[in-house]
Amino acid sequence: MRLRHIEVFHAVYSSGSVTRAAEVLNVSQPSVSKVLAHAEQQLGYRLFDRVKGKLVPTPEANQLFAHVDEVNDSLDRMRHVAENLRTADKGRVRIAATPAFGIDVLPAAIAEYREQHSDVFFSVETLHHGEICRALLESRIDIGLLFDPGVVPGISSELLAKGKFFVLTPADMAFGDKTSLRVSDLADYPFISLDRRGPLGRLLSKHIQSKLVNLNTVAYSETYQVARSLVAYGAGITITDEITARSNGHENIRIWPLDTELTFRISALHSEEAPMSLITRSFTECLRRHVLNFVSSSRARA
Amino acid sequence: MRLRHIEVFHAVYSSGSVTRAAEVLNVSQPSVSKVLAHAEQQLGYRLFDRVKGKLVPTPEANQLFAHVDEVNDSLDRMRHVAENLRTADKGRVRIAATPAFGIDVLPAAIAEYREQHSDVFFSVETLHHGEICRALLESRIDIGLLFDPGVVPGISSELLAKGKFFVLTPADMAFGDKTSLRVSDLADYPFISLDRRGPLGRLLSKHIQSKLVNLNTVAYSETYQVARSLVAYGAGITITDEITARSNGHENIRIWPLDTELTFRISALHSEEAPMSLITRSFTECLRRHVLNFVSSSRARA
DNA sequence: TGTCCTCATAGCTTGGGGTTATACTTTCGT
DNA sequence: ACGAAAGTATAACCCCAAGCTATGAGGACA
Repeated sequence: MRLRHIEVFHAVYSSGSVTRAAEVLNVSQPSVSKVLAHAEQQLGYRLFDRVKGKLVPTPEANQLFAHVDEVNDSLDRMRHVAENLRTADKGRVRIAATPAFGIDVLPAAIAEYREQHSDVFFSVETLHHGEICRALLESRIDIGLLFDPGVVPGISSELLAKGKFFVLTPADMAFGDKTSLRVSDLADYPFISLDRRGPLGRLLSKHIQSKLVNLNTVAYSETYQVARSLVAYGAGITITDEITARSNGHENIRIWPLDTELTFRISALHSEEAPMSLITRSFTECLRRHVLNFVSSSRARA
Repeated sequence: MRLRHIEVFHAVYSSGSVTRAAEVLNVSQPSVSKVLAHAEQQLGYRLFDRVKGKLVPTPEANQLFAHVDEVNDSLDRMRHVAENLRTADKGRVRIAATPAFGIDVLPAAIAEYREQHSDVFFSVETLHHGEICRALLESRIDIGLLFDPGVVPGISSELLAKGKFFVLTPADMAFGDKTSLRVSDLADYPFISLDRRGPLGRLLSKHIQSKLVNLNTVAYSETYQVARSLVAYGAGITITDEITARSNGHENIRIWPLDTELTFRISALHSEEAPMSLITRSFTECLRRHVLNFVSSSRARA
């Protein structure tokens, strides 16, 4: 089975017809017809029964497809990697971070770094956890910046800082004369919960469960900034990390320290396959300073 | 990157030279040289530096190779499946079982089945747990027969019978006037332990640990029949399943019921992808009868 | 310096996979 | 009932990727 056979079989099986497969593959219908026939001849069995002029997959085709699909997937990944290696450039740092870092930390770090290294270009995107790991494994980015990454094979993580959690409420809200809050203080208010798919969401929901507090959750958000904005618009209160809590925009938010030992980690991720360039290395250090600065200054204020 | 590029790059990278790659691929050296050059030209970067007439992989090649290797693996698997589908035959049942079943259960079942269906052919092999699952996923076999399979995606398991464990000792051994034994009775004797890689080994070692008994293990065996033979030759005593315990050969073995509620399961595995043929279906039922017969008759004797 | 090893180049052949044109079959609408 | 539409297969042609042999070119080493 040649590569072309695999591609054609995949397209025909997926689209259900030779004609549509030809459109998908951007070739003529007879070409697909011929390649498919050739594949069947080489395999020694039919992949489709020609019934009433249409194609119906044989049981063999059904079984084979699962494996052909896998091959296609791994081919796709490989081609991505090959392409990303082509456009690699030693004077460029490609970064992906969760949205929380995109507002202040990352811009500040890049701006400072470029003061000293004006010849270095940056590309930045905000992705969620899983996508950052995929992008690293495909060499699409050089650095990933996120909260509490799990261990992922092929990716090395470097702890930049630890941070604490804060409660966000509308600015005019008060809890008696308290200046810091516990989870149990929040029970009566509409609560915006971080989605359990994210690392902080998982951390927090476990913590809240362990405190046996039942919060009145009115919304889930995977993006911490969205949760913060919801607070600003009066939709409720939430708990987030320091970075999100202190970020610019929306003045009418009040930040309360959360009285708990629970901390999260901020880590820089790199691909273990790709040799780290000097620039990537030094920018990671710059990033560490800025993250620490952001976190420790908020601690000072807290 | 065409398939040929992938194959050639993989061969050159693995073998370290164009010449050896050509030998591996069974083509001429210039052909490999040209295809490799073409691949590099299409990719837009060198995969190997030509230094002193030899090839040295570039960092790009090092990164790419991991992914190319994956593609090769999935291709291999797919080709195996394609080949196994080609030689599939509705009049044949292909079975893999752990060695324990190969002595009596499987031969008895096949013999009986063939009395009624003399046109059905069988192919049998004995493999260990992981290999049976792989063979099923590649459609190399129709039925897997083994002890306590874990849950494997893509494979359905059908419980045929439950069985108990037995102690095997040399025939002339006695434990006072006891007729059944506990784990703690075995503490003083040289013990042949089932390897923890196998399902029964795991089950037993957990059980023994939970009883806080420290056995004097003198050997590990992954194959239960080997453990049984070791007992026959006087190397020690062991605990095995009923099937192995009752199998033919080595008369000078005594079988003792083990006084415990611990049971194992005997299951038939099928691929979820492959539609089960009528013959496969009916032979599985035949297998169930024989397994049950073997287990219940041994219970009756016990 | 000659021999051996390795990779690259040149020139030739083959066949897989592309094209267009066309025929065949089934379904569907008037 | 018949023509149009939709789908697949066949025929005749073209091109280039990838195979081959023969040979050149650069290092390593006795």
